[in-house]
Amino acid sequence: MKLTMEDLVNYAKQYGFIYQGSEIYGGLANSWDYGPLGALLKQNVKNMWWKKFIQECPYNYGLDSAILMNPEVWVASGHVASFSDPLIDCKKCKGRFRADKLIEDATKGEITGDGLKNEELINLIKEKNIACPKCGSHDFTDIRNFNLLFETYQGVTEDAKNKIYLRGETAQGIFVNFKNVERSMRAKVPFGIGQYGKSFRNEITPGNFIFRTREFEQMELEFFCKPGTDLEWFGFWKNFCLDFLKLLGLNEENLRYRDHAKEELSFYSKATTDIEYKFPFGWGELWGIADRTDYDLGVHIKHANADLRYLDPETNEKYIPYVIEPSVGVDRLILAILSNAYQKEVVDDEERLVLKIKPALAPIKATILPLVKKIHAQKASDIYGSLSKYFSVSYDETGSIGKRYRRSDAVGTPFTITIDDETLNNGTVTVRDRDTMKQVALKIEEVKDYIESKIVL
RNA sequence: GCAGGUGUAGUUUAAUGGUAGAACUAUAGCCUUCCAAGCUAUUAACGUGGGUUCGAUUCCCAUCACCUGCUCCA
Repeated sequence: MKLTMEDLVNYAKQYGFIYQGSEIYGGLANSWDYGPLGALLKQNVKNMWWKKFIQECPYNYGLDSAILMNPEVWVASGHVASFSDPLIDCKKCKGRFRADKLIEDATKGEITGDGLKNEELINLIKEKNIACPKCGSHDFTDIRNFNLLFETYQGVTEDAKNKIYLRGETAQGIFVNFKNVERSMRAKVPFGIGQYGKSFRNEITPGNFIFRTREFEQMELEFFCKPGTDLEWFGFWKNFCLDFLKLLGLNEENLRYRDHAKEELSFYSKATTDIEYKFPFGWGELWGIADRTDYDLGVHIKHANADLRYLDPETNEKYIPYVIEPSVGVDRLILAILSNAYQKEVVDDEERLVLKIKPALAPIKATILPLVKKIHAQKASDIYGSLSKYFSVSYDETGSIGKRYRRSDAVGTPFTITIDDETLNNGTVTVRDRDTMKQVALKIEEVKDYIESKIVL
């Protein structure tokens, strides 16, 4: 069976993981909402990242910075400048060009489009009878300015002076707090600051379900180290991230590194490696690990006129730390986890839909099943009450016991707890494992520890 | 943004210029003491807006959304 994106979209909808955004209004392009189970899964993924990258990692600190920032941040970072290109399309061959470059190239540099308004650029193209370099036609669209950043306004009036941006990455919130964290946590380089949160990018072409959306969630670590040690740390984090993905249960054969070639590198980056995952639609970037050198702190030092240099306490030397940035999108990680875990198994000639997800990530850890509703429901609901204090459990008394097993398999619940006469007589329940389908009899009071021991990663 | 395709219950689908039939799912009841059993009942759909027409889910136009490809992704 080949899993398609359509299967995945339907599955996610049917079982309460992901719904189309604003669905009853006909939707909003590329917006998706996480349903009850999706929200739990997402929480688990983020918690796991936090646990491995912050809690268990002695170098790193957590942060939760604001989405709205002083717009100068984005001027300094280069986001405002690098994405105000005037773009123009050829209607014939669909080629896309920067209007100013088009004029420059066509006139062999005689006329530069720099600083001209869009109307002036359009007029020049008409005046000079500039043709499409690809197909030679003269049929262009209007010029559109393309900026990746979402704009909004702070304050009640839509005054241009109050124009601010929704953050295009969480990283800048970390850079502007570099000194704060260093001081208040008495942090010594090398150290990292990590956070997860929403970011917004006005992508030209989003798509592939939740793989690329305009609103998305990132988990980013900015790791500050001494210049010269950066490549070492770059390698360290590359391995660390890959190990993390394996720990989450992603199949190794669906993962690969892809190093960026020199000419592909961003202007600020010395080296970049993507960890790619083989999605149902093909290989796609999951995690970007970049050596950003001293670019980010450097531009903020200049632009904000703030001294963000680090004073090495041992050598008394001041330097701008280099930054290694492993940055991963939560939503595409969830897409990878779902497509990795979605399986149809044949058991005794019956097809079983089972989400083979790590118990630590499973939205629901256990579901409580009274074998016969009339007889066992009360006891079952007592057990539900006591276990729900510790982890998320669900309760299902509808339909045959087999049907209820299948329902819980389909959403990846690792354990089912069945309450029967034995439970009433001697206090034991049957705990059944999703993957092995093996059953064990446990005392009620042992169940919590048993499950907790299996959901730690 | 471009090109092509698709759009009927939650899902998969049938038929039709006279407002839709099913399967699975779901819910309730009967039955049932451990892997989608059975019986009964019930909820539930023509993406949206125009046009043509006496009448449109069906034909036409627009729009929205999704899929595939291209383009794009500091």
